Amino acid sequence: MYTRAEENYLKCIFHLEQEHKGAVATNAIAQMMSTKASSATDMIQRLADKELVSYRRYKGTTLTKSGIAVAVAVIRKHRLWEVFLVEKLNFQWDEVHEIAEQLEHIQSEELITRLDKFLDHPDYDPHGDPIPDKDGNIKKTEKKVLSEMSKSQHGILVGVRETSGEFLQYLDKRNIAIGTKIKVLGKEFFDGSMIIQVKREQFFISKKIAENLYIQV
Amino acid sequence: MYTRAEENYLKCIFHLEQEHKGAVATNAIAQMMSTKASSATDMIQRLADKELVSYRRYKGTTLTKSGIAVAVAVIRKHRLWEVFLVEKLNFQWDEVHEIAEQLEHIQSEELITRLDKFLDHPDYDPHGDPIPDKDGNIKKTEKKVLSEMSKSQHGILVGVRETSGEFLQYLDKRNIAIGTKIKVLGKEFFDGSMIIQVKREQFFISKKIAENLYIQV
DNA sequence: TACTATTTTTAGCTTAGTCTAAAATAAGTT
DNA sequence: AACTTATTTTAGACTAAGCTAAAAATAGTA
Ligand SMILES: [Mn+2]
Ligand SMILES: [Mn+2]
Ligand SMILES: [Mn+2]
Ligand SMILES: [Mn+2]
Repeated sequence: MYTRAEENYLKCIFHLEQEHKGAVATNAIAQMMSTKASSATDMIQRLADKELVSYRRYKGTTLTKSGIAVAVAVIRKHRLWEVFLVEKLNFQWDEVHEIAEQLEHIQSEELITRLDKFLDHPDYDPHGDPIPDKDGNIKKTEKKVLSEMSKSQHGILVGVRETSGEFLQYLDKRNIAIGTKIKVLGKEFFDGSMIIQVKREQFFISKKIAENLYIQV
Repeated sequence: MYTRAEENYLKCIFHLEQEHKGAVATNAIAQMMSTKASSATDMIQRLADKELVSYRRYKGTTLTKSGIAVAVAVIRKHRLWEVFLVEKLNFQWDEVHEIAEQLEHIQSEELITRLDKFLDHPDYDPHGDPIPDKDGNIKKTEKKVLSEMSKSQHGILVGVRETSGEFLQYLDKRNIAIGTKIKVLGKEFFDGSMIIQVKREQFFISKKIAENLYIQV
């Protein structure tokens, strides 16, 4: 099928396209892939040859139908493996990303079908991200970023934007997890910082933290 | 650490060294790796540079201490994953080899430690092969090849040499599995074929089959 | 508009791993 | 011992994927 590098690039382009809606800049891809723009251009051109992306020099890149299919299949595998690692092997949610990054490239339809069944067809991964189904459909959930909520609004945490270890450990330390109820007690206009209520406790959080928490109201 | 190709070559050399006791011929490696002798030579020389094998031109290859360590670690991972696939995901024993061939290269100490625990520290893989422990020790079991047994001797099947789908399916069809009791009812000197008793049934088997069944008497 | 800065692409080089064809060595046979 | 065959190694070429440095295109600004 496709190489590890091709799969990783396609996944990366998919995520960037979701975020910014529209053609993705070569630099953005290079940055997310931790590589140089020249390397990214090179790979983009190969992906274009294989009709996995459509690409016009200097104008940016978008995934084609088949590019999306590959990307979504990899994302499905990644998230299913993350569920396995947390649910079955008792990893913490901040420890699974690196390993899933490798496992997502294992080639076997049957393996994923059986893994999905073994895990009882989970809908979300440990970070609250939806798991695409076999046909690539992704459940769209209504959610907003905590930083966009206003005083006295409340909701439950349904996902995180960042998945770095540091960020997830920050949340662990404050007992904030997927499913936790969060209420905005105060919001500072100057820097976007907030005071929030989590269970019986109140915390001060910076705008940067608030921007990385997805809330369902 | 090491590349996929390096790991596969080391594993291959390990198996060949076990079988024939002594330096391994370049052609044997090339054949087992399904590649050309020139490619094998190339890789052997790279492995020698890294002191994973000791190699003298035209004389053959043997693993060094550190080469053995790498090979055994990969074999441990391969066999643990095979147990997972059969025990947890309900694969048949003839379906797991290909997938384990990929999974064995996932890099994470912690993952294997936890997988081993999750599987309740199995001693053998689905084909009866021993699983090396964390320190690389392999349990040596007393076993002989069925073809070397004589009339009226009996024992139980503890392993298979071949692990190809065709061979394992042949055994399935005759209800021969790890743990099955087998008795030699007759043996033909001319071609080494045998009549064996398995449960209530008797079978004719060729020498080639008998050579691939390991029996504990 | 013209100049400058940023982004993107091209050109050329590197490494891992493969191949074919040819050369070198070892083994087998009169 | 000399010749023939088989095995192994070398030489040279290829692809995927990366890099640096230079060129080209685009965007921003005076
Ligand atoms: Mn990956
Ligand atoms: Mn995730
Ligand atoms: Mn392998
Ligand atoms: Mn096995």
